[in-house]
Amino acid sequence: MKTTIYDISEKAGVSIATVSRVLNGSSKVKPKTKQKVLDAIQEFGYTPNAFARGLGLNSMNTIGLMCADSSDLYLAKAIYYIEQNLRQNGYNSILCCTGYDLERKKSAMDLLMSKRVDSIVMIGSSFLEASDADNDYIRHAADQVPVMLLNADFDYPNVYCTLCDDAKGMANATNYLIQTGAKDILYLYNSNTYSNMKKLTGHQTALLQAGLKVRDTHHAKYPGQREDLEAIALFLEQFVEEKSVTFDAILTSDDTLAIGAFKYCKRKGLRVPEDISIIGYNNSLIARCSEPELTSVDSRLETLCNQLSKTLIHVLEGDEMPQKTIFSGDLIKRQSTKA
Amino acid sequence: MKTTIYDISEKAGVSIATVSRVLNGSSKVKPKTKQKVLDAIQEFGYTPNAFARGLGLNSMNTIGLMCADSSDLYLAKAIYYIEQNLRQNGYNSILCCTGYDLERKKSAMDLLMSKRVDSIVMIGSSFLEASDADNDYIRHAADQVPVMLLNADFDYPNVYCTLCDDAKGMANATNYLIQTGAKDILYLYNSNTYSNMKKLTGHQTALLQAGLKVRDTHHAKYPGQREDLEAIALFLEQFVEEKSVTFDAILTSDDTLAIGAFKYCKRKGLRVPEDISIIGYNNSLIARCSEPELTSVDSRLETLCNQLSKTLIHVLEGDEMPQKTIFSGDLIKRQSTKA
DNA sequence: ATCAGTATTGTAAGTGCTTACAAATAAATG
DNA sequence: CATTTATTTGTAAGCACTTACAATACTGAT
Repeated sequence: MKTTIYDISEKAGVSIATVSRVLNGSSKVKPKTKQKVLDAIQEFGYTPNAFARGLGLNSMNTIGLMCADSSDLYLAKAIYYIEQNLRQNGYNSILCCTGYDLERKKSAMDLLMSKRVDSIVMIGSSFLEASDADNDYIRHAADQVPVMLLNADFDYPNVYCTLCDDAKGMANATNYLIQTGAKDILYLYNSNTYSNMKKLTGHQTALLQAGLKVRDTHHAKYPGQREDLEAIALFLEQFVEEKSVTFDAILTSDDTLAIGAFKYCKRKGLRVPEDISIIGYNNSLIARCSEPELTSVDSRLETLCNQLSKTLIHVLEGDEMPQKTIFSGDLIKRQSTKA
Repeated sequence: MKTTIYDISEKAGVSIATVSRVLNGSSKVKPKTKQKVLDAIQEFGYTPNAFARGLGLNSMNTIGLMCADSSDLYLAKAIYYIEQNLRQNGYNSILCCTGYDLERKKSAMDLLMSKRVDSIVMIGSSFLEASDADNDYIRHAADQVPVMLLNADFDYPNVYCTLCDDAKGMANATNYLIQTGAKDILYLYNSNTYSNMKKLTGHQTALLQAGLKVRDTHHAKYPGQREDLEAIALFLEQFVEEKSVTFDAILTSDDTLAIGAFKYCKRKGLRVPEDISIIGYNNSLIARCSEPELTSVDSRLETLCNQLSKTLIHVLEGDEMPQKTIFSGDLIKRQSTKA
């Protein structure tokens, strides 16, 4: 049997209340008795039981983190930043990976709520379902604890959103392509998450504002795995052939897609950026791995995560905070676009 | 106040024991009463309190995951695979990021032990300290629950290691370079983790077996951030100049370092692979992003993680399992090396 | 030494759940 | 229909802590 507070109290010759007091460090304990208790704890290698603790305190300063896929470059970074911020403020994190399936999201939420987390942080826009009724699980959570959304926009009391204005980010990228001489931009994206929809809108708005047409033939939705670069290139090849589109630039909703586009160009003997300009999104590590390096929209993830964490800490401390904080993305110009 | 099992029992007109029974689904409850209880649960939106549950059951089927940096490409993948495996077997995971500092590792361990996890999984070789006494915290944990190490080798009862034979992997890479004509290999690594030491040993052994010399001038230890590709290139430039080394191949302990080496070559006008062959390690996504694509040692992470998870599940079920499982890495040949 | 006042400790009642055991109810048997 | 047996339910004692409140031990001043 594991050692408990009773073993310690017996060994130290004090009551369990006193042991609990030195454990919590709250109320005053005479230095001498404190030392006796600490010695006993040391000797037994005692670790307090968080279950019992949580029961008594009804909170353990822990935050539930939900994310679809912790191995996604972008999400992994976000987890890292947020976890770090929270820990530095005395909160522990529990991470649940949910995949992209509603049932798994719900069950992860249940799990976290059962662990009586002080808040839920939902990392990534994939948590918002197209059918609004399906978002009830978020509302249900928000009825009990503050819910923080990263890169998603959701109106409900006690839900706080921190996001990058992806529409504007993508509009900037589009404008930059147009400025540097592009006439026909092929837009490549891969899923209908909330932020991908925003990006698409931003792109189209920019096209219209520049007096260009929005053409279905120039929107390619890649259905496969994002990390399968060859498959992306292959998909593009088929798409281009099938629709017989011509274009002088490729704009993508994600850096990996852009790298896939590189592979396509290479295969077709197209030079980047002389023949085709390419812009990615997220400015992740891989944007600096390609040759030429990839121009990309930086969605300022670290800033977003820091802000989200700060907001959360304040909310937990009872401060009034804005429910929506929006940053705008930076276009990082590299060599995959013309000067 | 949150709703409890008492509220449900009252609403459904049964005792709390019955509510607990339908919650656990274990013993038989008459369908009719079961339905009444479920209705009450539904109506109140009740979520059982995991603290109380854990106290009663003294376990909640959760596994503690420790990793230094969840945003590291390689570690993030490992977390993903392991979490998935465990969840599919009915275990939840709690992730703690520890950084590379001993005190943080210890406190993460304490946290997990206080949460009474059923096992600790330590992801990555950075958990083994050079001074053996510093590994006592691992022994202490192993005295209470099984401890699983990924990519590290540690002898102690109740500690199970699943690893890739990095020495052999690096030896293969070295041999391949030699076979394809390399005479002077520059070895670039960045930290003294356990597996990095193994890799270095493997490289040196292979050199000696091929009748080549092991030269200090050809071991470069990059001290900076691994993701700062420019800094890697700069470091190499200075290193080469300072030691005035000549070489026709670069072998690195990690893909990002290899990409840094690409940048260096580009800057110096050296062609890959005509002038310089480059081999990375881990075969991560970025190995396929560079141009030419990077030859890399695949440490078979997914296999390792699956095996680790399987071993863990069996151990938890009381089966006898081998304490050490070793795989060997595959060299994935791409275009950064000569044919 | 006595007493008020304060610092320190102990007692005992929660906290929300599980489960052994007892009690009650239902089903089966002669 | 009375018994026996099986099924379903309830009672109450944990589980390992926290903390309000009561009790005790000190402190210095009289």
